Amino acid sequence: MEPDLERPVDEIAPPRQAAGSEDGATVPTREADSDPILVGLNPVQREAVLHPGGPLLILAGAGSGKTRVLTRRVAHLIERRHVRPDRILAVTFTNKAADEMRSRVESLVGMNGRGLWIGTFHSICLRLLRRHADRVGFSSAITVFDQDDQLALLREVLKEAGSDSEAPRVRDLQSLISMAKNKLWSPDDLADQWRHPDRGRGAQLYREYQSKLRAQSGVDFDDILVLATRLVEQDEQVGAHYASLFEHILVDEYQDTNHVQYRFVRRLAQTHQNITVVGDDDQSIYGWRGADITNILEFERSFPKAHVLRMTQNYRSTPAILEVANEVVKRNRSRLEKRLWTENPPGAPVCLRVSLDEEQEAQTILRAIQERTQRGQIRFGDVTILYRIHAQSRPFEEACLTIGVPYVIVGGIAFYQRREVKDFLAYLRLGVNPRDRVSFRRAIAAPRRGIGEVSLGRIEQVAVARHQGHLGEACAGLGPSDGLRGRALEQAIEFGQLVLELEARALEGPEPLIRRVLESTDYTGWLRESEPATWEERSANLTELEEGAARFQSAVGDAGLAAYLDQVALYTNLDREKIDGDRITLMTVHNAKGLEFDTVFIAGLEEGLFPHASSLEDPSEMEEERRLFYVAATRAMKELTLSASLERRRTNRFFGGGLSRFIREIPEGMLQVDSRHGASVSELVELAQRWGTAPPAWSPGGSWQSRSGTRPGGAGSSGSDDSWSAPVPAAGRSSSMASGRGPGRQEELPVIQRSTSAASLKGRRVRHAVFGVGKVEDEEGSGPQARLTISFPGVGRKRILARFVQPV
DNA sequence: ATCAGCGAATTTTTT
DNA sequence: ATTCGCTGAT
Repeated sequence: MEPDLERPVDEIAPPRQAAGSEDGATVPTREADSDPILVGLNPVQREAVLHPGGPLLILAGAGSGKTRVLTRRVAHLIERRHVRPDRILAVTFTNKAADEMRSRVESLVGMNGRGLWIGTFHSICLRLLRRHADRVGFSSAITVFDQDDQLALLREVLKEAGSDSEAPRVRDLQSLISMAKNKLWSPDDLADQWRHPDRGRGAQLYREYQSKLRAQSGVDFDDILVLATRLVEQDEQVGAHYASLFEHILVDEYQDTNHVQYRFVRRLAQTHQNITVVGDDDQSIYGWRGADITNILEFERSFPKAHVLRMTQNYRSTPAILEVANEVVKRNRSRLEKRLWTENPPGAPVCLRVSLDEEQEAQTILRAIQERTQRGQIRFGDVTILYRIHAQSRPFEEACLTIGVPYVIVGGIAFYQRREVKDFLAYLRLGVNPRDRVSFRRAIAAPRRGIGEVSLGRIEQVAVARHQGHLGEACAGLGPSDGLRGRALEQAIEFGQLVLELEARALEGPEPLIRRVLESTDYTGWLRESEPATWEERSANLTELEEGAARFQSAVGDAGLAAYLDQVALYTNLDREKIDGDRITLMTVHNAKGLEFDTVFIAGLEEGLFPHASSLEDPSEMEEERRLFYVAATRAMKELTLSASLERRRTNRFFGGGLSRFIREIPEGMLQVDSRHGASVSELVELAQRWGTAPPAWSPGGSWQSRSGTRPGGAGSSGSDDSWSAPVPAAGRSSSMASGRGPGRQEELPVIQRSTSAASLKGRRVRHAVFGVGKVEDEEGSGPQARLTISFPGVGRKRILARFVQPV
């Protein structure tokens, strides 16, 4: 499995064959114009590619060609400097980015790139863990627990800890544990170091979670990084091996790395110090996940002789787009001063559209897209609609269907997270790791086998007492004295035999086993009865799962079940989704990072939505929202449209946050307002000032938001790294552990004054800021949430929230 | 003991 | 819209 570990690395001769016909161009300079590796690069880019060695920080603004530089550098190392590809490690943030890089390197060096280590942190780390499982205290049966599995386990932990009204919510516990792991804290460390009244309890829950997880041979996403880092930092032999193996390390999106990831690459770069990182502090948008922006800000301190290059020329966007993006992001205080510039032609002005509600917003945008394509000005495939949260996708999806625009939604409910798919993966996981209790509980209940909580508990006891935790053996070997009777006993035994069979056949790979489970459980028949509405779609998903498994097997060969499960655990929908075909793309801004489109719409630019409500009170979170806007805007190559709705419906509540501050931060002259609503920018700004300063109607209550005032990087910490020091807002949010349910937040907020909202309006003339004066024809409901039907001369009939109009 | 059925509550972003 | 959790029927 690990041939390299045995031989001294230096002994491995570089089996280089002459690359191309260029003879000995080891010092590529003047030949650059004809050299495919250097052609078309500007001086800074070229310097980055040719950088001889030592730490290199490339500050690469949006659209400045960073992927290009990275891939060319890899190609250069292989072709000109004759570095063996398997001694180059390139780490990216998403699998998609990794695939992209691999194929671009391949197009430059062809088969000479074979053996390159390219992957996400998680996939690389998991690879190391599997190779050295024994050294980190695992048998080979490592099972990756995704977020759902993790939640299931945490619920168990909380339940066993007793139902205390002060108990943290599962999500809060989850982010607390994640925060701890990101700092490489054990439960004991948490108890010692976490400056929080509930640290003892938090530590105890963390400890229990961890022991349950380990008992099942499980690792969660954070563990993958933590354990791999511990492996290379603390296991002298393994650490030294990889540190000398990797002559060159390249890290993409460095601004999004967290502390653990930093420690991981720091160790691996220790021997050769040839580390190239590329990043842009303005595009750091994963602070909530523990990304530590100081990694990039302090790179020069971490790697003392670091060389720094700045790539500020943007090749992607028009000046108009860049200006808008810059106007917003430049208000951030903690950023490296920089200004992107471009030689691209001016292009169209950035557009602003304000709609009445989210349906109108979706329709206006889609009609605009439709028109433009019909005139042949754009292709669907060149368009994306970006939004802050997934929930915004629905009106767009509906509008696409009505108007007839082909679309693809990226992300959302990931394929591998669908219930039916997870059910099947649970069976497969048991085949690899029969101690996986979370999968066991899932699989044995799908289809229902008449085995409830009590029986499950007994089986688990039997497994521990008689079968070293092996749940399949436990089930198969159940006897009449184990507390299960009749049908439940029969079913459990049958289930156990199935698990044993899967285990025995694990090497056959996923596809035949999926089929086996399908037929032996009659899962589809069960679906048809229990889910008459959706069973067809769900079983289609299972067919797709089967096909995907078959593809995997033919692509990877006989890699077996474990490799397949790793792949599906770390490969999200995002990576699977191929953005091709002539369709528009709908996705969150986070999903759009690293992509570019001719035409971009940013939807839902309203206070409380974008910027999101959860960031309104925390300056550092607000800065992250601003960077998020920056990322969104800089996806656009030619055209950018900003869009907002005056109100939108969320679940059953109405929400009207007013125009996003980001829009208000852009000088009026830089925006062209869509004139069809007859409002000018200043009118809209006025609107925003009237409404936008008020908190959104559904501003979250204290129950699931931090209200304690603890804040990452806040004043509280004294000296050592013992409080919420790193920007780890995810954990900051968990403070409801201490504050309990905060005071009713909504009551504290200033009430939006609407003199009109209480009075009956029927028949009266009212003024609306966008539509002007109209007559009220009908009224539904009462109070500020009342909906009025108003007919506006020249506009038509509109249904509007009462609080948005004033009597004339 | 199990599970279907109902009402209530829940949504930021993801490897 | 979906999921969670409780309740009453089997």
